[in-house]
Amino acid sequence: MRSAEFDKEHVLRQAMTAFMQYGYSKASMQKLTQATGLHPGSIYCAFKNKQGLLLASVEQYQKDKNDQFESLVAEHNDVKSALSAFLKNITHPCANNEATKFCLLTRTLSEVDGQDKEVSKVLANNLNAFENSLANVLDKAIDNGEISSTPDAKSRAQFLVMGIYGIRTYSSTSDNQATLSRLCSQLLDNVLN
Amino acid sequence: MRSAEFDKEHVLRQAMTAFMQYGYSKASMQKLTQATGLHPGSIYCAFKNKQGLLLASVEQYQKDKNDQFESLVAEHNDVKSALSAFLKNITHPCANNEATKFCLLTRTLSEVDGQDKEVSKVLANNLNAFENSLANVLDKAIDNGEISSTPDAKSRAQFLVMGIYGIRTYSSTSDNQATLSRLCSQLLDNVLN
DNA sequence: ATATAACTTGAATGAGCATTCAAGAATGTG
DNA sequence: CACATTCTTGAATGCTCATTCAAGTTATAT
Repeated sequence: MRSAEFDKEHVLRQAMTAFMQYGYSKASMQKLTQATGLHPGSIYCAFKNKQGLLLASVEQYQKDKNDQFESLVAEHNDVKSALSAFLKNITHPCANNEATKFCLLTRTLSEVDGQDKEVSKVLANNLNAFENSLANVLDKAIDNGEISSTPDAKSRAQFLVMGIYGIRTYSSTSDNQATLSRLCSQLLDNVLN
Repeated sequence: MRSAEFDKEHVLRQAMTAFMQYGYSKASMQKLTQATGLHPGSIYCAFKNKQGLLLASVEQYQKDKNDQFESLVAEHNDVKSALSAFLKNITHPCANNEATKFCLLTRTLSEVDGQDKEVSKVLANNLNAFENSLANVLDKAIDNGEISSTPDAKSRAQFLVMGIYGIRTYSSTSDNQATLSRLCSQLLDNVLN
């Protein structure tokens, strides 16, 4: 036996950045080989094809984002400040027009929706799973008495997710920092009241 | 002189549907020739290239959407019911998974953002122009006394637009009619309070 | 040390793409 | 009716793309 020479997590993080930056179809295999440092053959051996590399990248992305979110929640005492920090983490790259300003899940979903049912399904599942994480945190806040039990955590989470999607799209039309901040706090007020 | 044989508006509406359905890059010239009934040469003669056809389609799209919105406002006595009907018009194709569920402007922007600056600019300008139309309507509601003057019309319009973007993306992850309706009314409540 | 299995390499392949253009058809004018 | 102008046609062009694969390279076990 001989083990692969590359660090899978590292490769997937490079690949996900390329997918976020260029979009799925515009992230050509040439760009992906440059980004990952892997040759085409190695990518096809390890991930079967370009779609396989995407799916593996999505899995890593979801894991990374979940870890980030968990530690953000752990760092803050109340849900309001945790979510506020979370929203700031999202808008900061948007306002500064960084390569990571795009969400890998929504950007790819917007691209393949209505065409690649399999990938669409995976992406929607991942997004729904994150909505559930948000709902869990909101549920704890309800138990704590930090927020009221109506609307319920699920409805609140849905509205929050909708707002996040909206803010991300909005930032593509205007990267005005102040506007994005105001949208965030108005959103958060609405979710937590 | 000999005039062109095709109806430009009709052709543009067919083209915009193809762009909405497949996305800009996946709407191949082959698909566009089928959709429009025009031969490649005619498209290149009339619109210079594929990007030209997109830009012309975007112009037509904006015009059509504006006309629809104006008549919707004219049909309703108060802003609340006008905007409610407007949101219903948006979510209906989403919940029924129709080809027109996508917004040509946001879908294309998500695709070309960070790559084609020229097209991005045009799309962002069109989206901002529509936000202004919404702000104008809200301003009239403030003058009428239907809603309060704080927050101002512009802030309200921004939040509304953010919500529309969000609902559209949300519908790609779940086409549950009830959820989309609830998101719409919660959004509208927040915009008009 | 040698064999063998596994990984790496990157040029080659063929499909699909946007775009062009020269030949043909139709229109309006004198 | 004939000419000039403009529009239409669709095959041809050259490019980029995802994918393959046979040759080369390395690690491990005996």
